[in-house]
Formats: sequence, structure tokens, C-alpha cells
Amino acid sequence: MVTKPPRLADVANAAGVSTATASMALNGTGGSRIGADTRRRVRATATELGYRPNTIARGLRTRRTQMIGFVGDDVATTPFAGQMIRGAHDAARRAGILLLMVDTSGDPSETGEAIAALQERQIDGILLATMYHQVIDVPKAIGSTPAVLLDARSADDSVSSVVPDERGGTLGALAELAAAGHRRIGHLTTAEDVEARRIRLATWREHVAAYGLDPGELLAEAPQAKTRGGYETAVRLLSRPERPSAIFCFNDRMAMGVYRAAAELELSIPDDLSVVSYDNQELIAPELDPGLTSAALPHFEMGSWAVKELLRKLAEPDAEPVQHLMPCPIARRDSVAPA
Amino acid sequence: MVTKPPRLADVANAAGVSTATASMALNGTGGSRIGADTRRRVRATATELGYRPNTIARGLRTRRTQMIGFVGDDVATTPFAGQMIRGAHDAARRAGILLLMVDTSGDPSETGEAIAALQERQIDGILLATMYHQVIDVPKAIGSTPAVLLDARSADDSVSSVVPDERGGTLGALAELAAAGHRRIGHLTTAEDVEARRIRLATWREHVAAYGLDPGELLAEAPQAKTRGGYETAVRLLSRPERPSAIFCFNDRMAMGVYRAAAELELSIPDDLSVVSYDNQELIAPELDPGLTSAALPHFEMGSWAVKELLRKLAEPDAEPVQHLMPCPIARRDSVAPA
DNA sequence: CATGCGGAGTTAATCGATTAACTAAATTTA
DNA sequence: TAAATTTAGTTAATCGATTAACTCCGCATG
Repeated sequence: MVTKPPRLADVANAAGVSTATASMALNGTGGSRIGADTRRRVRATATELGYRPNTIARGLRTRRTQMIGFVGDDVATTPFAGQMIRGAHDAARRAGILLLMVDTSGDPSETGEAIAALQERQIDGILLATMYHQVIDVPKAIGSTPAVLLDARSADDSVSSVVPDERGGTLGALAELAAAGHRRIGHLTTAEDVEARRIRLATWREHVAAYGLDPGELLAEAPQAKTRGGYETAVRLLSRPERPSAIFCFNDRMAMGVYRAAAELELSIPDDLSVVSYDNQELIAPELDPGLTSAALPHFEMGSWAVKELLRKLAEPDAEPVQHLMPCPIARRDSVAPA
Repeated sequence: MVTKPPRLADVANAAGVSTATASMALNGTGGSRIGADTRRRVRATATELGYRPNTIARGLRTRRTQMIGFVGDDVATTPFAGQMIRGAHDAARRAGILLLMVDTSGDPSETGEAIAALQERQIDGILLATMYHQVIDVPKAIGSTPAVLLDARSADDSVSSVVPDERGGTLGALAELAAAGHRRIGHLTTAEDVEARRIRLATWREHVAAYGLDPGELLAEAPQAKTRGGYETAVRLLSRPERPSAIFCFNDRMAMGVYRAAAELELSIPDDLSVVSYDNQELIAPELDPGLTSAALPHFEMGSWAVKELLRKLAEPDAEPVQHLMPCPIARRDSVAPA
């Protein structure tokens, strides 16, 4: 037999008070209007009956559903982004909030529909996440719904956002090599025109310029940031007359190609060649042999920061938007040796 | 200036009808009670005003929120499971339903809380997903909420579920090798006691028995199903007097270790050694050189199957639970050559 | 002694939809 | 022509909470 879950009215009845009193007793609202023992009695009755409030009914009245929307472009699929969801999820959970997920499969026309679907469900706010660090226009469908961008910055900074500190991460990775005495540090980059490429490349150029080296000799570009591209480009770079003593790779997948190239050219990592990289992808960096030193993309931290910022926005609607750079800590492993 | 979104009452007013008529006109309910031109007029007014129904209010009345809960134990983090979420998400989206996600971080005591949090929000049903194929007890917190298990089967089959057809996938992988003329097929397994290990191992044993081979000679077990374990175990297996001409690996990470072992023993894949594996992990199988032939875990398909089954349950509450085996198709690459 | 006030509640309105029950006019049927 | 049925709506109840406005009692104060 299926018994219906108890409503607030059932609790109120059983405790011999009105629903108003029951509501105030359970929520601790209404100040001094509720006596201490009435409050205790109501609470006990609620526990006894196994009362759980109907958040839908409450949301209708209070205009707060304790749900926030997570809109991602293909986010659920990409491997690291799971951490972004988890970071957001954890911070939300701690505040008694649940995540309503929508994935747009990278189709921008779907984004508007996704946002509308969330708004129909009266979510309290929206997290807008992109698959990789980029600059976007905030979809106008957002309207006045509080929102925070994740792994993206808005062109006009009208909304709070958090992105990885790519420059800091690159400086950190290069510092690992510099500390080991490397000067001639090569860079393997990708031809894909993304924010990450731009910043990592520019930061590496600063380093090269600081040592008065020729970037042309030390830079190589693959058409795509994949293992094959890393392999082919590394073979070219390492076959040049004056090869670098260390390589900074655009990402771990390319670094995987560098390992293959080094093996083929009979260069031992890290003794003949030190390697540092970016992303710290969990299925790659620790699994390579030797373990790859890599600047970590702080997806988890970005996810929870975004939720906290959204909660702040909900608490103080007039607060100024904040653009946050999240540090990329270096995961030290065994791919760096003294020059 | 922030104008409030229009309510049904606003549409009804603007169209000069009652809210009841407006509701019926927009939803197509109420049979012939609404005239064709009234219906048109109401619809036009709704579009004009940009009316979007408040699903929360509707849900309070209809007891359908068009949301389903997705409870995972660490699911968001694990790499393949993204596909499971996406499969579920896609199927749900197509039916106008959104996914409310909760992750329990693998903590069983949290599962009850997670389910309660979802029920408070009046979700229409629950998807209960586990990180890897296993047999579980259905948490009693579920109560009478319609539920479907994902990548898990309930001990008493009281709830619908979908799991990968591990036996079929193993047979398929072995058939790849058999078709290439291999007889002496080794198996690298893991010591971890999981459902997948049991079925893959038992199915491989059937094959060995069918050819009258000695399983002891051809089987090797690593403590964990990781790259290092695969490497060490493969070195042992391939150094035996009569080494197998092909290896079936428990998973792709172990296969990655086999590749390393083969390189070290100067065996060329696939000419000296054919390799097939399981999981078809997207960051491993296609990235290895040569590409690894692997039986795919159909996470996406399981995700969407589970949603469809849940929708069926919602439509016909008295339907019998179904235990579904989802086929594991073979992803053919270049790691198999004729014996 | 009347008045004002704080304490402890209750009553009833409200959030934004859906839907059962009712109504009035037009049309068909007997 | 009167009764029955169909058409095209309207009115009001309802879902399960929250909360503004009101009541009632006892006590202190001028």
C-alpha cells in the first residue's frame, strides 16, 4: 500500500497547531512568536512523521527553488570537465542546492532554448560553462537571471566569471625548468586559435626574450593539439642542429607525442630531455613513464568558486561582477632533470 | 527596468478569455471545448507576450515536474561516465525533461540523503547510476519513486536495470582474434573482485576450454587494472616458454602496459603480438600506436535506454521491471594481425 | 482603572498554474 | 414545439507551502 508522504498540514494537525505555526516552528522564522516548547513539539512531530517539505510548493511561494542551472557546451563529455561539475556540485550541495544540468552539444542556437528550459523551472541562477577557456558574448536569453561564467569570460565583463590563470601556470611550468638550470626551452604549440594557446605562447615568448634567445629556433607548431601532432612536431624540433634541452608542451596529449618521439630518437626523458606540459590530465600525465610534470587546470576549484560567487550574487543582488583568475598549481613528477 | 515575465493570467487578459480557457488552448486539452479561432488567438497572444509557463506552479498542481533525478556514485568524475550522463540527458531532453544531478562521492550513507533531496523537489523518477558494473541493493529511501538502475543490477531484480553485455563483448573481442587465426590467446586480468572481471574471465575460460588449452599457461593476474600492472604482468606472461600469439586484456589501461612491455621485449604489435581489450576508452584506445582494438562499453546507449525505460514506467506504472543487457560493439583498429 | 504592549498564536491571502463542476446559447432530435 | 444534446466557454477549488494581518490574553504603567 502506498501511503502519501505527510504534508505540513498533517504535521500541524498532529501537533495541534495551525499550519502557520508549524511552518514558523520548522523554519525558525517569525521571531518570538513561537514558544520554545511549541517549537520542540512541532519539530518532534515532524521527525516522527518523517515530514519532508515539498520544495515545489515552497518555491512557488518564496520564488526560490534551491536549484541552479548548469549549462555546458559539450561539457559532460569532455574528460576534465567532470571535475568542474563536481566542484560546482559540491559547493552547491553544501548550501542545500541542487544542479539542473543542460548540455548544448556545442550548438549555440541550443543555448537559448536550454536557458529558457531552466528559467521555466524557476532556477535561482545559472552557471554557464564552456568546454575550454574562451571569451564569449553572454546569451541575451539570460535576461536578468543571475549568472556566472565558468572557464569563459564575457566580452564586456558584465557578468562574473572564472578562468584558469594560464599566464601564472605557464610561468610556474617554465620556472620548474629554469630551476633545473634549463635555458634553451622549446615550445610545442598548436595552430588552433584558442585563448589558452595565445596566453601560453605569449608567456613563453616573454621567457625567451628575457634570455635573448631566438624564438624561431625553439618554437614548433602542430596543426592540432593531439598526440600525433605532438609526435611529428617534436621529431622536427629535436632534429634541428641545436636542439633545446627542455620542452614546454601546449598540453599533455602533445607531451605524449613528445615521449614517443624521444623514444624513437633514443633520447631519454628526463636525462637527455626535460618535459613540462599543461592540463595535468589524469589519464595521461601520471600514467606516462616517467610521470609528466604538468600545470593543472583547476576545474574543480573553478566549479566551486562559480557556485559561491552565484550565491553571493543571490544574497547581494547589487554586488559588482568579479573576474577571477584561478591559479594553476604545478603537479611535479619525474620528467624534469638538471640541464 | 526589470519587467516581470507574463503569467498565464496576463495572456488570458490580453486575449480576453479566462485563465481556464487560456490553459486549455495552450495545452490542447479540454477536447472540443475551445473553438479553433479562440485557440489561435490565445496562442498568438502567448507568443507575442513571450509567455513561458511556470513549471513550478504547474508541477504543484499536476504532480509532474518534468525533472528526473540522476544519482551517481562518483559518476561525474570518472572519465567514461560522462557518456552515460550524456545519453540520459539527450533522451530526457527530447522528452522535454531535465536532469537533476546528485553525486554521492561513493559514500553509501549519502545516497539516502541524495534521494531524499531529490524527492523533496518532486522529481518524476530516479536514475541510479554506479561507476562500474555491479550488483547492489536498491536503497530503501527510493520508496515508491519510479527508478531505473544504470550500470548496476539489483540483487532481487525488483527494479529495471541496464548493464553492458560483458559476455557478448568478450566473445566479440575473442572472435576478432580467432578470425585472424589465433588459438593461443592469453588473458590479462585484475585481482579486483568486480562483476566485469568475473564475466570476462569466465567467458575467456570457455574459449580456452573449447580449444583444449591450459588456462594456467595463458592467464596472468595483476593486483590492479592499471598501466603498471598491465606492464608487469605482460612482461611475465610474454617471457614464458610458449608465449601466446595474442592477448585479451581486461581493460585499455592494462593494454597500455602491454604495449610498453612489447616495446621492451622487442615484440612488434600487431606483427609479433596481437592485442584486444575492453572499455574502448577514448583517451587511450585510439591514441595508442597502433590503434587498439577494443570492446566498447556502451555508456551512452545505457544512459538513453535508462531514461526511455523510466518514461515507460511513468506512462504504465504497472509494467514489469526489465533487466537489459546492452551490446558492447567492437571498435576495430590496428592491433590485430593474422597469426 | 483604562491603556498600551509584548507574547503566542490563528486566519486568510497568495504564489501560478490545472481541472472539476457549472452555465448559457445554439442546434438537433423526438 | 419541448426536450435533449452539443458547443464554447466561465467560476471556483485545488496543489502545499509562506507570510501579512489580525486576535486574544496577561501584565506593567501612568
